[in-house]
Amino acid sequence: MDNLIIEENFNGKDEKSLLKIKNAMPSIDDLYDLSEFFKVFGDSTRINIVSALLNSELCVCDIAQLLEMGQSAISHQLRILKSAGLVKPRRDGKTIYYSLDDEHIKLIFDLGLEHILHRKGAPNE
Amino acid sequence: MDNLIIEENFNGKDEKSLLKIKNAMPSIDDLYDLSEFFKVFGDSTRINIVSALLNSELCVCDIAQLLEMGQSAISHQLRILKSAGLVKPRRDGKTIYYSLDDEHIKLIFDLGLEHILHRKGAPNE
DNA sequence: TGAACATATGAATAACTGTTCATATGTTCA
DNA sequence: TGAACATATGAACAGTTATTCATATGTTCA
Repeated sequence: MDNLIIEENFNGKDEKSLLKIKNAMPSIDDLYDLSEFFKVFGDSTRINIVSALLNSELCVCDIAQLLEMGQSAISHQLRILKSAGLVKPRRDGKTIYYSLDDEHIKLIFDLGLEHILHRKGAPNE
Repeated sequence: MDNLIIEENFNGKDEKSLLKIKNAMPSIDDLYDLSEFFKVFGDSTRINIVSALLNSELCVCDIAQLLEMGQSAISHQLRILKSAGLVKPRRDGKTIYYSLDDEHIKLIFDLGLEHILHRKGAPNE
């Protein structure tokens, strides 16, 4: 079809085998969304926020005080977490409390933590 | 101790409660490592590579052909994946085959995929 | 040994991202 | 209503990152 950037293979698998693998993969769009989803976890501030919210809802100023960061920075990050579907807000008067939005979140967090702690015990390189 | 950037709380939880929450959280270092770990998943190219390797090992040029990207770009990303402990290389003559390094990886990948597919079915905003 | 191939790597660049600052929005209560 | 508080938001800046290009390293085989 198109041989624009595609580099030819002399060794490695033949084109038919590669096509088979490609067809078994999730769609380009889903993989993109997946990377965007993980990207949200891939920031120190945001993972701290998620960690803080694992056991209790918290308001913005509590999170800011907990992480010793400015209110604005936390608010910006909460917006990203919210639009990614990781947290949801609940208004109570002036205060807005945030909590985790999905039970998947804790599972993924714990699995990742388990991985890095396991790796820390026996580092590879 | 230090009241440099810390913003005072009038509403929200008292300092003792916040300290309790803080003590229940993983260490700063572990959370940083965790965010760095997730950051590796948070790139479209790398998540594509991981996805391609879920069922079979592949050499660099196979991956490049599969993703229709340059060999150099793939190689750079494989280095990141390798030093994060996600993939490991196996040399066979000129060719170097990469495969997933840890059974956690597939679990985390699948859990994330499940999340975004579930979310896609019933989007929140 | 040297040609051909597979992969790795360093430098450069363009695009992206997180924090800060200033300020706006929204709520409560006297 | 207006002061005080809680949160959100836009612009700007600094730091980071992914890709490309050129080239180096390492392997095979004639």
